[in-house]
Amino acid sequence: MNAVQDPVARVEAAAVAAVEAVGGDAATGVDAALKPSAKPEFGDFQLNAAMALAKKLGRKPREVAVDLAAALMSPALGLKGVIAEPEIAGPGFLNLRLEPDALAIALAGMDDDRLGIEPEMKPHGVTIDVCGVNVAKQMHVGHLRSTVIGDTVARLFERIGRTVHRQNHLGDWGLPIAMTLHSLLSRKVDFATLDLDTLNVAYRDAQLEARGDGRGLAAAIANHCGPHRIAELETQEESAGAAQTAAREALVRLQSGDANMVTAWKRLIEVTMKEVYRACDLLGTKIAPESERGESSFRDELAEVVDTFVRSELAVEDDGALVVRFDDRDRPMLIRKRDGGFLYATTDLAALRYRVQELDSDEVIYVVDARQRDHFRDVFDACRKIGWSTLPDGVESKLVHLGFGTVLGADKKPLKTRSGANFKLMDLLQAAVDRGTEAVTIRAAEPHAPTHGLPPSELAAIGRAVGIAAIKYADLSGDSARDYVFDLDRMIAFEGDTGPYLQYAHARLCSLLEKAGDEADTDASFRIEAPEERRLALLLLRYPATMQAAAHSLEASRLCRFLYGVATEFSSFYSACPVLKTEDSGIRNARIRLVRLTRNVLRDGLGTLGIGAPTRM
RNA sequence: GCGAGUGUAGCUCAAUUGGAUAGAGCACCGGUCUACGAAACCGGCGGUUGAAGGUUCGAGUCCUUCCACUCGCGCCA
Repeated sequence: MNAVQDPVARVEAAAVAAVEAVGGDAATGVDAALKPSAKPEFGDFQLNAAMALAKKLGRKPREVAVDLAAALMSPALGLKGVIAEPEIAGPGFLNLRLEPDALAIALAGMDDDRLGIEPEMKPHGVTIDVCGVNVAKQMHVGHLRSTVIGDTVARLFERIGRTVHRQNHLGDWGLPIAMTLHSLLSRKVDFATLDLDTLNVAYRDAQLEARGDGRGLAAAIANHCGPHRIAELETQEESAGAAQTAAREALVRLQSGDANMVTAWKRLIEVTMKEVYRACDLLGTKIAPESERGESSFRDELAEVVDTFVRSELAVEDDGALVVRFDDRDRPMLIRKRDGGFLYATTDLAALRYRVQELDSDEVIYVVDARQRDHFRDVFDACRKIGWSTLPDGVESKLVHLGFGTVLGADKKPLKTRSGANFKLMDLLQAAVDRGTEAVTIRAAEPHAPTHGLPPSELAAIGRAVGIAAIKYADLSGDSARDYVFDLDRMIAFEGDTGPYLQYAHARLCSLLEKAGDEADTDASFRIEAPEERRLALLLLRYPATMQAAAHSLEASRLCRFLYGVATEFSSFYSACPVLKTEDSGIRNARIRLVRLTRNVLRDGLGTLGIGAPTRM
């Protein structure tokens, strides 16, 4: 978009100039930005600077507003013909309205391949931690969030021209994995026919076996339980100890490269990831084997990481363990256990250094459960203290934990794998696809439906897109930080503020354009006359700014809200303004052009969210 | 105990980061198709923004004190 020609940019620049002219020195720090009007009757944009300026100048807000309006329309700024005479309202709001021609020019300005979004030229990339799966564990609904939100944030950055590295930090190392391996090997399970469900059971059993319930024992004694109960708990403690010893031995064999162990371990990863990629493919996320960089890939760096902290005197011994302390809080971060073993935080430090330095990122984003807030705060602060967050050219990498809320059960308690009532991610996706296919098939049976007569395979593909759209949009459209109660019916609803609603608007747009065919004049000028056209047009103009804001704030929900608005305004336009049935060919062609731009924005926006946009449904 | 997060319509969420009469969807009640696609549109019902103070032209948003719920807090990942 050319800043000289673009009418909105000209008004924005003029607003800044006018505020300076009226305020002089007092203008510094006063927000001269144009805001979209709260209501259509207030105009297109509002300038709220008069109130803030009046306070600093010690004048009446309405008087300042009058001066501001005069300054804005002074011949030097050349806004005559771009906006109508400003109206002053309330305490001193300046309501601005674009002239129809200016609006048409602004629309034409964004009607290009990039839809007005200029690529950001930055020398470094962005790394996004996504997915968060653990080897030998089934993906459950909690993984939906990290996978879908992470992938969409990645798409947002890609859309504004950034290089993005998706990183899947698999939990593929450590005691739990060794325990599972030991459990499988000792039961002589056939690794060739292994599936994830069997693996998951083995993982859970190994965990249960090894969990010593010391607290249970203490409580039993404190509560004067009978000797039988205490003996039972003591036995449990002992066998848990035995299981842990066995697991430790298994881990040692794995670490030392024991061929059988390594083969079995690789098979474990293979079986797990096959399922993970099935889910990722169905979800349409760009998460592939090249994103895989599990905890195990950093295992040889851990000793050196700890060493570096010790040498820099950032890590000190405490009760046998090595800890990093922070000035502003009591809680230290453990990076090495008393027995010499490393911890979660140690691996994360190694991974973070890799992501900033090797992947060359000026921003590293962790899309991980919000409950790990404190952990990431520690890791990030430690990373900054030791200087790993600074790039060779001196740029400080931004480290962000995009913590998403917990998925709760009907009892408002977090869904736990062990609760049994937990929903496997694949079951959820399948339910959505089934419902989508059912809805599409029913509609296709009606003779008038554009999908009537399509082969079942095509209807199934559309149904899949609809069902997945519902799931993804439901997860993306809210504030990601908030917990939500899992509700299958709500997640796969197709009406109202949902993914399929957006798809439906898109399909109607496509249908109009297909029917318009060759008769449409692609170079027709925009003509914005009806109120419905005006509302749609003004909203479309905000697409580039919305995209930038969504990417920079890591809020996919902003893009969702915007696209929902576009779909809604289009639907109103569609029922109020005939397009193909309009006699006047000038108006018809202008409307077709508006339809095309709307279709392009919706298609591009849905693509950025990672939601499919079928041309018929 | 310490730290963090969240409280908005019956339910699920907004509110352009301090702006105009707090808006949408679902649900409920009405009205629109022999069709530029009714997965839609138009209208109605629904609010002491957890509570009380404070800051100012102006507060859901900022400050203080409470209340409720959730999460985290040294050798798991």
